[in-house]
Amino acid sequence: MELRHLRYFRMVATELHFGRAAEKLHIAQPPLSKQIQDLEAELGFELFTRTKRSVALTPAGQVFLVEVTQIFQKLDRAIDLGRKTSRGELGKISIGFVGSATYNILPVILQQFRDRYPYVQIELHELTTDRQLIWLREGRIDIGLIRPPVIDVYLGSQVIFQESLVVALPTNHHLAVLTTIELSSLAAERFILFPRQLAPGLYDPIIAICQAAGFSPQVVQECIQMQTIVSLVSANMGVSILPASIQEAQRQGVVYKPIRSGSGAADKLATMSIFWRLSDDSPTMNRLLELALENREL
Amino acid sequence: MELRHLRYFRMVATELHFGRAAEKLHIAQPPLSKQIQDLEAELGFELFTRTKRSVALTPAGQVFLVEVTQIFQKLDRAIDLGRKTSRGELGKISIGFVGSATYNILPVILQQFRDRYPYVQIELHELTTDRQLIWLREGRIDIGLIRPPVIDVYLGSQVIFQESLVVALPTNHHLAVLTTIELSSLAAERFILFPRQLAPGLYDPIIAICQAAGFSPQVVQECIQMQTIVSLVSANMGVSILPASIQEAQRQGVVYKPIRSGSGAADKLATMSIFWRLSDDSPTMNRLLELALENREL
DNA sequence: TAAAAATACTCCATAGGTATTTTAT
DNA sequence: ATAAAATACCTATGGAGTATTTTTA
Repeated sequence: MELRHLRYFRMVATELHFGRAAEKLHIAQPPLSKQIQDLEAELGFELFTRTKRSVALTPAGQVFLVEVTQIFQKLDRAIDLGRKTSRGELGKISIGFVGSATYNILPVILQQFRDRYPYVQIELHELTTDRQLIWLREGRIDIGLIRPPVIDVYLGSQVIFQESLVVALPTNHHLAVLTTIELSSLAAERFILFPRQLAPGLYDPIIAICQAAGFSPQVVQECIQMQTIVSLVSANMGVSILPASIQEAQRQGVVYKPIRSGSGAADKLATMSIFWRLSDDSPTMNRLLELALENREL
Repeated sequence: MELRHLRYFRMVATELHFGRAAEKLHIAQPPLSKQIQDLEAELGFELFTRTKRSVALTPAGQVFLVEVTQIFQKLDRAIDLGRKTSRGELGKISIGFVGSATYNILPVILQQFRDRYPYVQIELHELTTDRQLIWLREGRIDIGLIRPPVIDVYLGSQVIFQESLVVALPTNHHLAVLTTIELSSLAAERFILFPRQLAPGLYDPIIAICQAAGFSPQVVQECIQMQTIVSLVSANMGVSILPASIQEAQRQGVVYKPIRSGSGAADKLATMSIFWRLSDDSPTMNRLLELALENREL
């Protein structure tokens, strides 16, 4: 049995006239009669009662017609679903991100992706840099938002966001009255930072600009969450250096101050990159990647 | 697109190897490659990612595979439904019957039909003789259980049940002590019968045997329902002559007595026939007809 | 008698086969 | 070097066309 048989059957069933049906199918009447006969022989039951002068569906033919119609609808749907999936308009994507991405690039990308591809299911995982790399390789996530540098030959990456660093001070700190902070003036301060291994891409530049300003920061506390660092600063436990986008989440007891330009060159040092498997060419991943690159802020 | 393409696609999708898939399909590898290429061209999207050494489904291919598998399941089901319908194992049948059929042949037929064809939907309509004939012609019922004679060239009929007539008497009637009743002894009684036009096939034989016994019954009351006649007899309103199967529904205050053989020849006078449209050759109707004829009681 | 489906046959498009090439491991 | 898909080309099955017959309303 082939779809041809079913297409012909449907036409004869709607026309109830072999001649007209053949005409609409752009074939001659005898081959149509033959094909219907072949179909009936294969099915093992009669589809039509022919009386040389009139054609009618048998009860079995009526039942079969309903089913066949649904089959063609289902086939159309299958083609449409496949086409949409191939264009990345349908499917699933898993995105990993470091916590600090929630203050800048991530909301922008998610909003736009949802608008453009409303039928793609998005799965979000807040993960540390090292976990993201593992999950990416294992295929548990398709996209990672990580602060470089990262070296992995199986992964592709592109910088999508760069921002300056700012100093976070308790409101009552003696430097809080200034509009910009000279980095060297923080030499004697107690610092609250991330553990280096969880976010080397953010930790290392901070240490580097301090070194350039002539001191090594004294780290008194390490916190996994950026919000916790802010809390501790507000509690007068020390000061911190954070990406500028942390200012999106204002908090009582803390003020953020730009670092005086030139003092250690703190401009655009906090970098966010998008990572993906080079072997992955799935449409949804490619659509998200395209969108992320369109929204680059460097 | 033909089912061939979909069958081939399914095999390649499960084997993920053109050579092995071709082998299982009993065709050579090159034509298989060609057919899949043709399918992809028609669909407008890639089903597989081939790297000369390995074959994998694209996301679109995965989605399409799920749908195609369901299509084949639906096709199998369509064939099965058609086959069952052609055998009369599936479908619908509408049966009309006169009230008096509920005491004899109808329960037997329904029971057996339900057992044999459990998936056929049965629709029952208690209708008078004339309404059944109209509904039969209009196709609102497929089978009628009617007491003949009926003349209609578009309908076929077969006698399926014949029974004797009995006399229904109030328990305190002076003839109720006898085991059989001589019909002529009822000449002076008040009779309760059906209206003739609603059941001529039952009314006319009753009048006929009374005439043969030498009298014309005095009808004092006409009732549409047989149960109502029995009620009135029990209430001493008169006597009646009814089909023997009324005894199935025993009732206080009424006794049934056979008519003395030879006295007007009352044997097997109440006849039930099955009627159908001659133009109807639907499998369910034929199955029910077969079954009714198997259960003939003459 | 005419309309419509079925038969009988003929032809050619294309599914499928064979031989070979290409390419990635 | 080898396995596996693609390409090139050939063969033949069967789908479709034409002419004709059969049937019944």
